[in-house]
Amino acid sequence: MSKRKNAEKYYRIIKAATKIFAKKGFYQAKISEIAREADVADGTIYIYFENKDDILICLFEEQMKAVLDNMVSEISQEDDPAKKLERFALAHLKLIENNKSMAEIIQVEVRQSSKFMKEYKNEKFTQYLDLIADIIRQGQEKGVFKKEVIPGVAKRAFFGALDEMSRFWVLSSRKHYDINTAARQISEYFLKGIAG
Amino acid sequence: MSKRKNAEKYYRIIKAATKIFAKKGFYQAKISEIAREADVADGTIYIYFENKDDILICLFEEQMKAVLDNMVSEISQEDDPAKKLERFALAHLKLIENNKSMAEIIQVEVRQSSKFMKEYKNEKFTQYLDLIADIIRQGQEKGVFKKEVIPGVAKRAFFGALDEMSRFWVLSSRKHYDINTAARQISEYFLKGIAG
DNA sequence: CTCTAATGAATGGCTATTCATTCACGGCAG
DNA sequence: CTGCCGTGAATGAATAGCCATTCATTAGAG
Repeated sequence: MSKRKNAEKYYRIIKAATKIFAKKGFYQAKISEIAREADVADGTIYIYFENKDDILICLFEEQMKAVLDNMVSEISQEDDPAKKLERFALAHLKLIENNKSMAEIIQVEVRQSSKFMKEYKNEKFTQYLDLIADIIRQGQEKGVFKKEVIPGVAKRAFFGALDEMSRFWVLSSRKHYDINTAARQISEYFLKGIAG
Repeated sequence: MSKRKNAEKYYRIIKAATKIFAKKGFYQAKISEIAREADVADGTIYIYFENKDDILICLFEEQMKAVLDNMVSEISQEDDPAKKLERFALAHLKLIENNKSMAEIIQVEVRQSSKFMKEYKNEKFTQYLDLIADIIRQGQEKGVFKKEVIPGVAKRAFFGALDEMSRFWVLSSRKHYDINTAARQISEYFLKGIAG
């Protein structure tokens, strides 16, 4: 409802919050700072959001919607499950690279216990992980992936590998490995293994 | 210095803080709660620790020291690099299982931006990751792992896979997969790949 | 007695949130 | 055309509650 007021301002606040949360962390970020960054009054924020937590939740939902759509369209461009995984890896890392602030928030803040990931059931994130599980199941049906692989475990292993790589990028200022190299390495390990 | 006062009390506070931080999260946890849990007065905590942040740092350092030692001894019991990795995976997941509270703090709190992982250079964690890199290098020297694998990327991929699996366990109450199965699956993917 | 550890009530600083007030705009009557 | 309202958005100073940290005081060991 309140969101209807002025969409431009709503997004301006989201954008400002993304920046401040990423820089200071959720609890260190002051509403007044976000307000200043968004160039609105402190009170204005409460016209668009219920409270500080709500800003974080909206911000996350808003971004995940875009991320999810983007990834769906990315992987639909490949037919081969192995290729799909490789593309997932590359797209994921690129996304992180192009949205450092957002990535930092997801990496660090949204994993904050109580409010997020625990009482707040994170459906969008689950859906994102399930894109991987689906690819794996397809591969198994086509007979190109081992049947003993458990999609529920493998999806986490694959995502975790990518995620740890991005944490490294996000938290350390300089980037040590080329994004294409990293994506190829990771999907290669996952598909063929490091032994041989 | 202050730690010399009464080691038993020091550890009692660490233990209490571990429990409270895990339950409420760092910022939500009150000193008075930790004090109550440790059965000391609020002020007593400031005899043993500089401030709230210091509790978290000490707690982390203290635990990582133990974790690191334990893992070193675990992997030294195998000779084959592939077996070492498998043992790493199992030991890591077991550790998480046996120290849910600690795991939760590492998972969620220690990744908090500013104070931790950024200005506080986390040496112990780096060393932990480097155990994996060393195993991989050994394997490459022995000719059992592919030479094109980049240890710096692979260590993160492997750790990330395990870590995501534990996040799942830590954050969801019920555990879906057996720990041995998960450890075997993950090291299997990493060594042989899912394709085939 | 002395000296140190322990206590916990009081302090002080901080900031999320509120709300009385201002402002801007568009419709409407005269 | 003009001036007057009514409405709801925006403002930001003031509030209110929280909680880390301090420190004057007490307790206890030797």
